[in-house]
Amino acid sequence: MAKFVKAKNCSACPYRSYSLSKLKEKDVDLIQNSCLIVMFKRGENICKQGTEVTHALYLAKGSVKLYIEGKNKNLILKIINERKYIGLQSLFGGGIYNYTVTALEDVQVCMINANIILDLAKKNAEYLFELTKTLSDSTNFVYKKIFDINQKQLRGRLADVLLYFSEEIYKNSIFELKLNRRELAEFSAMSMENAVRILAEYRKDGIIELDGRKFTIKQPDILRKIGELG
Amino acid sequence: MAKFVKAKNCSACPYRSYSLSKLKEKDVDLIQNSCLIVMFKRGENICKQGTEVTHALYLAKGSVKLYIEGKNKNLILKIINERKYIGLQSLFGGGIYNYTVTALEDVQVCMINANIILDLAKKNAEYLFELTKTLSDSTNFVYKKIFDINQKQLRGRLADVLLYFSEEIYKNSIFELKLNRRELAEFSAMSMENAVRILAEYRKDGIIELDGRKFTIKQPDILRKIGELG
DNA sequence: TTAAAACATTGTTGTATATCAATATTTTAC
DNA sequence: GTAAAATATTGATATACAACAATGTTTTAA
Repeated sequence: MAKFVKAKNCSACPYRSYSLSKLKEKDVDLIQNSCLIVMFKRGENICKQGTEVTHALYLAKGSVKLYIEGKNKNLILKIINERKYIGLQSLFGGGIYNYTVTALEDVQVCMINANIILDLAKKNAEYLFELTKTLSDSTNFVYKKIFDINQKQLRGRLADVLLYFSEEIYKNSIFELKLNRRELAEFSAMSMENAVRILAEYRKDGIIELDGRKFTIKQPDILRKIGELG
Repeated sequence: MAKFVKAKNCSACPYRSYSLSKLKEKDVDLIQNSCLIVMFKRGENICKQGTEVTHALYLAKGSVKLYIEGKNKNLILKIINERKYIGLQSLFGGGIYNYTVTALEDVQVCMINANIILDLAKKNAEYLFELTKTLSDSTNFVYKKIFDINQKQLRGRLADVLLYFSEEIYKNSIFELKLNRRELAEFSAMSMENAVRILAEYRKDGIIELDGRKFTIKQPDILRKIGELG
């Protein structure tokens, strides 16, 4: 298991959640007292599909993938970046994770006893409202994903994913992807071979440049067109 | 547009939401004063993909389909039954519907000004907690759906859908489906022709009996096996 | 009551995509 | 620094599925 330390000063933490601003000092202390900061290395599981939800998981630092494990292939639903809660719908919903979350690099995760967060949420509407907003946004994102999978074909899906990384995640036309080819494929809902093949097509057509995991988006408008056409 | 009447007595309404029990009387009155009960006929849209969220939508009576509209085909994500909110993630999230909701039969929908619900939610944690729970359950359901679409093939998906209707919705091995063949296909993420074909297979194999929209599940265990194998 | 429209069914064909296979390249570990 | 393992790439093959087409059946409407 990964290393961990006790949280010392959540209020002053540079990675603290915005939602903490909605809590009174004593409630932040309540969280802090229960909070363990756990360090995970790339590839380590932060939570596992099929297991019980015992803690609220807050990603303080780093990025992780949230994916559904299947028999032969996985489907990455989203990449979660620092200063975001992981899997609020499992905390408020079922009680069993129906997905696995794995570190894409070395990350710090704050683990807080689930009941402490749930109790605070039941008492503090402003705090819960913040959490519900992010939960809703996340649900909307997944709806969009489902749409893409169902309506678009390979080229359109991959184009969308590349634009997503460039514009939403790295906010740069040049970026060093944290995913390997298999993960990029699992995020685009296709086989790894086809992801590689289509990347090669885009490179030959001068739409992107490639150097391992370093991507350069040369013609975002063409990608956008491909994504729109499906 | 559909007929509507003003709400008269939400507290005593047989179709009232459980979440109302978390509100004070004056807050129920607030909702009631803003609430219009709108009657939709089968096929009428209750909300439309791409439009702005102006009201909270509560399905008092009847059942509706929530689906993503694509260029050529639609994907029904879920069937919502009476006494459930419709699309809370749009209320708390984006502000634009990224799906359309259409009546499957004659339905009654309570429309309440979005800000009234949002303001109540910001002030009343217990109330919001109820809403967040149902929102989370709904998100989990959609996650399961995405998994099915991505991992299973036609026969497995249709088997799952038939079991879902039998066991979750109608709670009976005999049921009269509210969906036509096209809608059944759109809920199972396949073409209408293939849905019909596979139904015929299942009928020939004695797994189900069919008479128009009247379904009889003869061998649920076989369906379960097919669903598990994919 | 009949025409028209919507819905349902079955067979055929084409294609997008996964899978298999072989090889190349990079990373890891001792 | 080399072997081994993981990752990436490219080509060939197989197939699940959508799309097309033709016909039958039920519902709607005048």
